[in-house]
Amino acid sequence: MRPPAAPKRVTLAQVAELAGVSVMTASYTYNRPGRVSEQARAKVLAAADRLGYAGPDPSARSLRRGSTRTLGVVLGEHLNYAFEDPQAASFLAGIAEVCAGRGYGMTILPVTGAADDAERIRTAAVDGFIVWTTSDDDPVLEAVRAMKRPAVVHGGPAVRGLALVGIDNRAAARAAGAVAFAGAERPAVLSFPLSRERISSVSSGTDPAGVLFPVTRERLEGYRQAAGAAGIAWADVLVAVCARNDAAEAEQVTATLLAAPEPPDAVAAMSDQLAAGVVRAAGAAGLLLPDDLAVTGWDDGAVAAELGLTTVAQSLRDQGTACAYLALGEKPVSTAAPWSVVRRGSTRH
Amino acid sequence: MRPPAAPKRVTLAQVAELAGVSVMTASYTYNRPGRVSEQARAKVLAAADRLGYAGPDPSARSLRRGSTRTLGVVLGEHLNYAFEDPQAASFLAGIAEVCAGRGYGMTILPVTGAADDAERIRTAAVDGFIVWTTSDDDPVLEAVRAMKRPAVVHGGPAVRGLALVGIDNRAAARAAGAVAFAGAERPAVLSFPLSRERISSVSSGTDPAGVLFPVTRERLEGYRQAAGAAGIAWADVLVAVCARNDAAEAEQVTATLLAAPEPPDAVAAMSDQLAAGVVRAAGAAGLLLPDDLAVTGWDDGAVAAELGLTTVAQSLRDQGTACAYLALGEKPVSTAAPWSVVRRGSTRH
DNA sequence: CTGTTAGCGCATTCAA
DNA sequence: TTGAATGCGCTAACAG
Repeated sequence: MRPPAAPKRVTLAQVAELAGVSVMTASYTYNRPGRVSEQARAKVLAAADRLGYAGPDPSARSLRRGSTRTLGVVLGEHLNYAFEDPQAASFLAGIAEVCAGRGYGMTILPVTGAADDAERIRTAAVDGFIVWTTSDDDPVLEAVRAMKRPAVVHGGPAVRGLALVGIDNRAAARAAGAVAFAGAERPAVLSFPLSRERISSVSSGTDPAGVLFPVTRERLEGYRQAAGAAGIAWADVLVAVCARNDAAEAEQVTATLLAAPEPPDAVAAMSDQLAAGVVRAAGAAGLLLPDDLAVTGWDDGAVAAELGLTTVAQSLRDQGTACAYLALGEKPVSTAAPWSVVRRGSTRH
Repeated sequence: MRPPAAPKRVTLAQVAELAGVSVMTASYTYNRPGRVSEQARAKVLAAADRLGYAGPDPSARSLRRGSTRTLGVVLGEHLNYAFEDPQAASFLAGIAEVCAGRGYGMTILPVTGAADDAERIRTAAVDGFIVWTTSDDDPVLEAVRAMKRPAVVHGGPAVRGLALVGIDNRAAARAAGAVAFAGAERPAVLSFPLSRERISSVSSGTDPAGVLFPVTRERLEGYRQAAGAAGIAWADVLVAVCARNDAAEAEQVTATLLAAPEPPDAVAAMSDQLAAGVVRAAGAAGLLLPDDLAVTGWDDGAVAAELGLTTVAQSLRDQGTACAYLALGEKPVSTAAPWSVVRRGSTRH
């Protein structure tokens, strides 16, 4: 069963005929109002109104001008996660702002990991692509590149032919880790998933090189460097993986860690959400921050300020706008986004 | 400055020529692979590969077949709010699921309240529209109707010619209010904004009829009926409006209410987020739930379960899928969505 | 200010 | 299984 046909369209030609003008005058009425006399304009609009003409057909228009005036945003994994992640929300809002200002649309291209992902990219009627951070081996990246349109990846991986927008995650993790691990003896990392399978796990001495998500990998590398600089062997650092970026799961995972014989005394978390879970678990265990347990988050969202979290500040919204400019084929202010460590009471001084 | 021209497109005709076949054989290779011989297919794909042909042009295809295979989702107010609202996220995920299954795209149409909103609707290359709940007087509704495509409004307002999906907010508020206000003497309502201006305020005996957002209006009406049934005059019921659907603001507003000489002993909130703020304010004031203060939320999100909130359960995700089916021109399972009151420890028994 | 011409790239006919 | 013709609805480019 095919999709129901669109209702019989009224065409510009019909409007023009009823108005007693040429098709071009009708077209100008919609596209270059200044070039049409007041009377002609009135006649065209009256005719359009009588016929119920809703304006030029977008597809025909796109074909004719060779541009759809729409940007495509590729969101991987489950859309649930994508939309529920407050940082992704800010990012999308940044894109939407630019689109709205330019009169552009914004098409969400959900990627499920199934075989038809590439197909969905190929059939997308968009002028440019923005890819939300994904894994090194995601075939969608090649599909996007094959479209030969302006395209940008947020976060990573870096792909030849595609622009890249994001912060230096390694440097930021190194800096945040330095604060988190200062004076600690048994630091731990609360990490995003290490593989597409999103498996929760706890291990130590985790080799970052095996991680396919570049953002996660670089942050692990940064934390490792920070541990080394603090005189702590990476092999002694626990890495606990949360399948979801979710305070509840982080709380549970942290509670388990804290119940161990030698519980961690510092946790560097890859998001404020995860850090919030750590804070809650610490409270439940009767620990005092930062002396019993130091905690750092990531993103400097509203939660971080509320909880007094030391965290990595970055603006996903600004990164979204930068991506949008690149996807429009314009030069953005910069592709290396700024970041900083915001120190609050959750870490030792 | 015009948008940068798309890169010179390789056309199907060029591919066909290089492959030594007709244009139609090339077209069939992409659209009806079964109708093309293995050799012809191979020749076409080889030629496409050599030329870097990325597949049929989506705009041309849409024009030809009269369908864009894309749904438009109209999101009002600030996109920040839209994306940050977890319920909106579920709703979008529900739509995205259906779109992904059908091979459809999903275009976000941000509506800013400016004059060009209608224009953005008119130029959207979509087969159907889904409008996220808005105010009675939103001009976007008329713009959508004028497109004469399948269209559905979520939540409200009801518009002739557009389908409507949502729960019976009045009945649900009456039921939730009955539980919230049971045994209470000074009930209050924590409400969404009453006007587009999103002004925070506290008043009593607020006339629901003046509220332009149908969802908010109907909930107020339901709460009023519940108050009446509990023997409490509506004029004695405080209605506190939060500008944002945000626990932090709700906490602050509630703290103010609780500091009054005759503080409320029951609060019916229009979302779990707002209710969470109430719970926090109550905790800070040293009040015990439900005896000192009864609280109800709305949506039965993760927060509600965590906090033991009595709340109105509904599935925004299912409502999203229902909207998607309607916008595709298919009949959904139902347009009147189910709801129920989930009783937990935050209300009196 | 208005009109004529031409064709964007493709897929639905219909014929071979 | 393949191909030729046709036009989807519109607007750039150029006359008048």
